[in-house]
Amino acid sequence: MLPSGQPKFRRRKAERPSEIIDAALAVFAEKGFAAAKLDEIAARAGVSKGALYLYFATKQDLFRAVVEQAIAPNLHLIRTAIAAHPGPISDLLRLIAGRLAEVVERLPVGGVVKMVIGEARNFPELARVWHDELVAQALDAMTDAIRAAQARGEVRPGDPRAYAVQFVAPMLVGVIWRETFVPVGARPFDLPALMRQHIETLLTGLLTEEAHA
Amino acid sequence: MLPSGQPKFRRRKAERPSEIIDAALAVFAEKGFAAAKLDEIAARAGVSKGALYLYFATKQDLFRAVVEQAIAPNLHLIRTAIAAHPGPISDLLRLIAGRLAEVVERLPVGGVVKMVIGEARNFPELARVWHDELVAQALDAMTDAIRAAQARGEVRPGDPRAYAVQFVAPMLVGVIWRETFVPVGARPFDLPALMRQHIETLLTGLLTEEAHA
Amino acid sequence: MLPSGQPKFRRRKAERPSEIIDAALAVFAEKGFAAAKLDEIAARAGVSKGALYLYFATKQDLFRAVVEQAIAPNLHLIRTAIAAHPGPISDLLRLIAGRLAEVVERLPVGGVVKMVIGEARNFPELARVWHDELVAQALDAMTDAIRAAQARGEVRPGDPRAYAVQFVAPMLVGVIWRETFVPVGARPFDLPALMRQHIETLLTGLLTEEAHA
Amino acid sequence: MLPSGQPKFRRRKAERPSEIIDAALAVFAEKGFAAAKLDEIAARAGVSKGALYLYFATKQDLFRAVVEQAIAPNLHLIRTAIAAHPGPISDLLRLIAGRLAEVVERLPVGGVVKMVIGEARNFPELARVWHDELVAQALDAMTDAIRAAQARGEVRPGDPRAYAVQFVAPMLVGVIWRETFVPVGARPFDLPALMRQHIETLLTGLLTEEAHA
DNA sequence: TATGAATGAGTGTTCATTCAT
DNA sequence: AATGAATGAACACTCATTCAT
Repeated sequence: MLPSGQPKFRRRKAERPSEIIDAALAVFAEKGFAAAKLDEIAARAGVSKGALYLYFATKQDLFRAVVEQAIAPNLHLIRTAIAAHPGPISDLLRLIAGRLAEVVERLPVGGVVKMVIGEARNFPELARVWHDELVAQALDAMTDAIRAAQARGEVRPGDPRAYAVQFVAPMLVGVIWRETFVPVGARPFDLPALMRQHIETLLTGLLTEEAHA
Repeated sequence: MLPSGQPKFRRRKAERPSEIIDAALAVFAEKGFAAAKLDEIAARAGVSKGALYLYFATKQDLFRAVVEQAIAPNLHLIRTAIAAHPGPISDLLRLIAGRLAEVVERLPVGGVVKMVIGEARNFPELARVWHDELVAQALDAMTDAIRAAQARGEVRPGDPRAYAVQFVAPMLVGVIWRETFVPVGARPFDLPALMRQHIETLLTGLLTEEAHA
Repeated sequence: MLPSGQPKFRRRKAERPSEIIDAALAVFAEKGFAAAKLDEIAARAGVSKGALYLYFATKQDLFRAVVEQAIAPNLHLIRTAIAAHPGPISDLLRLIAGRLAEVVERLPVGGVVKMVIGEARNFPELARVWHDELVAQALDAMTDAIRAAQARGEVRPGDPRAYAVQFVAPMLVGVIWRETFVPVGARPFDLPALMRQHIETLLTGLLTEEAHA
Repeated sequence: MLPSGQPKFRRRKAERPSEIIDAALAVFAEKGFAAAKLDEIAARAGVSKGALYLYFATKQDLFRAVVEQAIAPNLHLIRTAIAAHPGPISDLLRLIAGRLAEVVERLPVGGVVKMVIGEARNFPELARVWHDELVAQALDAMTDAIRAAQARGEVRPGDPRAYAVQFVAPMLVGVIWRETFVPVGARPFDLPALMRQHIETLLTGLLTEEAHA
């Protein structure tokens, strides 16, 4: 309590939107869209409720901004993965698995995943954006890589798109587990370890005899 | 105001609660807890809004009833699966996979899964019930079966709990995909086929040389 | 404070809308649309704020209902006035003037007039409805009657529509005066007397014989 | 951040208040007090919202300034009209009618009238100021002139105050008509012509010689 | 002076819950 | 048991007002 006190206002036009989006992500992820209160988002962002409306016209707009921004960093991940070289498929899968494990430890993926799953019916445009710009692209890229490997004789016959899902599913389930059941006492998974074991299991089953040699 | 009036068929009150729960499941699954309106639930159940309160004290209670009831049929599935152990693990996994695929085609699993994932933070007791009474039991049963198979030399070394997750993950992801992205135009998966391919891939990688013979 | 107390609710579906409209008319007339609070309207109607929404979807809808209902009784007045023509114009004008004076003493015309004038720019549809269904019809009917009287040689040459306005203007101004300045201490007008004098003046002129000479 | 910057022309501060008042008049007249937004007033005045508070302490103060300023030019009109007496009353009335028609074509009288009528209940002091300093004075002056004319035998017996109202009412109604109904498609009145016809009618009467007989 | 980002009390609207019928 | 009109607390959003710059 210095005699001067802190200023009641801070003028920070540039930083505010992302501060608000971060706070909103946290609250939306925790509560879902409808149950999230703007009061709480504002409080967490350290601004007044009215200030939210300087940057986002409605609660829905704010939600859209949150979900759309959450795509950005991941897009990078995909592009690098897509660019991922001609080498043997086993290397590629190990590489991607490692990347995924990292991302998942570092970013609030869980919250975003829950938001998208939970609000897809209420915000179909968002589900569409996520599918078209992120999920489908990632899945297609994986599928292409696997199909190419099949053509090279590295991977056994089978639906390559299904193989791609088999590949990422445990990571996704691990994240959901962490978000859903760990907070109520469930034993957590060591996601990187889970993914390592999964890759090796999958490779053993996925690869042809020659590819193993 | 004729004394007779139309001959109103009143359903027996015994059926009302489950009719309401069914309607509520549909709405909660579609909208999430907070965005679900009692008006809509009542309308779908064919009763007045006030009537809901004859059977459920609050919206939360109704939600609890919905989530808890959704456990019941699945519990049966698990118990039979648990009881199925003696033979080789490959048979067990194929059996369970088939059962899962059936259930998933027949029951509104997707909606329930979304509800549990989406509202876990808002209703921790529900997440706990689901974990303790259903998910953890299923996972433990699977883990035990795999561990036993390892002891018998059928399954390669590795974390059996992780193996269990690897096993079910694609089915779960397939269901989520169906709920989330198919409505906005995504290409659906043939879940039984996905699960069949997954089992075979996994078994090839999971089993020891001897078990393959 | 009888031990039983009054019932908290009253079920009066049929009466409510008009009770609410009456209360709303009072408040809108006094404050204007924007400054009128639904809380106050509800309180004056003896219902809760929420109850308003059982009958009117929005504040604007309620306002529309108020303004539109205010047309109904006046429409009757016009129709009879229109039907009244055959005799000499002087009789017709005296008749209508008497009717107007009555209406203006009995109904909350002033509030309605203020509402329509004050909110015409904010609610053009309402201004249009009022014009098309009430004001223009009345003015046209008067104009026709005067034109017919001119054809019969009863009325001097001149724009009959202007004559019609000259005829009703003092009544309107008198009402506005009553609403606007009397509450702050202005000397009121005796509207019937004003109208009687006006009619006679209009019919015979202001000036004395000598003044004309 | 060059030291020079653009050569900004700053208007002298002395002009600001009246610029703001003009803008405010436009917005208040169009929307009414409550529906008028300071944002819009500031924008029309070409200043920031904050700048309004350098000149007016509150929105109400600004409104007061607007309504009070609107009195000034009219006061002049009255004084000259009052000074105009000696000749025959017919000349006086024709003179004043011409002045009124001019004023009404040139100044935003309509908006002011609407403001005063619409907000009289919300701002009684303003209604009082308008009454005491403008309307009552004008009416009294007219009344006195008419009474004097009666004493001179120029005007028939009757309530001179009522005669005064009869005199100005069509002009007022014409202005209100222009503000209220013309924007939604009503046929406008030619106000000077209306007033000319009105004066002559009032002076000589509506009826023909024969009709009187 | 002047700005405009920031505030927060206030209002329209929603909806879970109650209760007279 | 069943209804649905009515309630009122809660929330999204607005806007007059403030203040750091």
